Amino acid sequence: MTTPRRSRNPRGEGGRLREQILAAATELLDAGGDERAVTLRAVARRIGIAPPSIYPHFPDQQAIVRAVVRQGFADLARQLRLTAVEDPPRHLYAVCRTYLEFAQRHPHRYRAMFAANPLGAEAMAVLVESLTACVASGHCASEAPAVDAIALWLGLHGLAHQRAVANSFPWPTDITQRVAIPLARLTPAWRHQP
Amino acid sequence: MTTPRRSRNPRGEGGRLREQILAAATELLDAGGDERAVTLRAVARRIGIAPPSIYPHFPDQQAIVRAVVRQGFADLARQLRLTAVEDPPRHLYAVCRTYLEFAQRHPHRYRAMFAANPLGAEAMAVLVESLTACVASGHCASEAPAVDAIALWLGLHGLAHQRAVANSFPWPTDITQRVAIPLARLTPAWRHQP
DNA sequence: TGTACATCAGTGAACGCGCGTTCACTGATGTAC
DNA sequence: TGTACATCAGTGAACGCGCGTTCACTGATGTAC
Repeated sequence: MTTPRRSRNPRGEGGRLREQILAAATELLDAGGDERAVTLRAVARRIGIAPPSIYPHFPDQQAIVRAVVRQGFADLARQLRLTAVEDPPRHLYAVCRTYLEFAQRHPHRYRAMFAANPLGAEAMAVLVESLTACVASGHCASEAPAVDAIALWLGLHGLAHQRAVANSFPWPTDITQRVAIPLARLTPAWRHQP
Repeated sequence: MTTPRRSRNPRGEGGRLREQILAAATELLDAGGDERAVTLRAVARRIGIAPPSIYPHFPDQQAIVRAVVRQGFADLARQLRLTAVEDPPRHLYAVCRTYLEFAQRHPHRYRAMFAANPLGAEAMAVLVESLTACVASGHCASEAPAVDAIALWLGLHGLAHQRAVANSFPWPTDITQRVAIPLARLTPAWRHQP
């Protein structure tokens, strides 16, 4: 119950508080594990402001969670885009691993993101493009990459979601391959590459 | 605000109330869509009893949700077991459809079930056995059915969960096949069966 | 150069709400003697 | 056959809690004249 010390933002930069609110909400979600943990009052407490101070920045509590989720989707898409691997099937596999790593690094955020939304269009586009490149290079048997990308994503999502939710499950060590390779319809030849 | 009419259970059959509580909680979950909707007071209201009347039957609110979830897993396993198809690959595919139908019929219950638990052992056993039969009949290329059953389940779960959560997604019409067939490693021959 | 004023970035107290949980109780029904 | 008693299946009022939201406000900082 120590009095929180926080100097107010300088004039014209009140918008900074918005970022602090978003950051605090993200931390609460990541730590508390539950969307219920992200209450207006908890966010205010964590920053050291009075609860009503949030209203100039967000209309209500749900808007905060929505903003956290939106930022999560943007982060995920950016990370998938960052994958810098030349060889098409390796690129695809690296994208899959990045996706799963994102979910494992932020399990609660991942759960909150997909609690009401499907994968965003930008992230899906990365999968479709990568799969299409695999088809072009002869490593993938897909006749409809846009559709198979959805199937692949569903497999990744099933794994990511269950890991985020029940980490005590005895996952096979090669579960990523078992899910990603068949769904991506990668040809066996790829397995024997270096 | 009409006074609820409910005659008390006859002597020795107070246990009936437990079933009513479970049923009411299930209805609230299915209707309200949210685990938060299953409050002690909401359950009591729906049955027409006083809130404290729940305590002889459940130690707290979470115990009610846990019981609903446990019953959900039992129902799912029973339905998967009921699949009566001879031909192994058709049996496997029918099991997958039954799984997805369960999730579509009770989306909120499905979400609550898998919000903290992986698939139960009984249901998983149905998948493993069916996959093993496919291997034996030469329709499946799996070298480790117990592991591939997990991969198959993850694909089904990814689809079931996303459908339960965001039903506006433009699912390809053949998404079930796109997910189930590659993950089950069914050989293409099956596709040309009648 | 001084000063009145507007604006900005918040504060503090209070509200009503539904919740889980407690406590002492009630009134019908069966049972022992 | 009657009656005192135990048991069962609940009830009703109350508690403290944290929550979202409202309202009128404060005090520093910039700006117009």
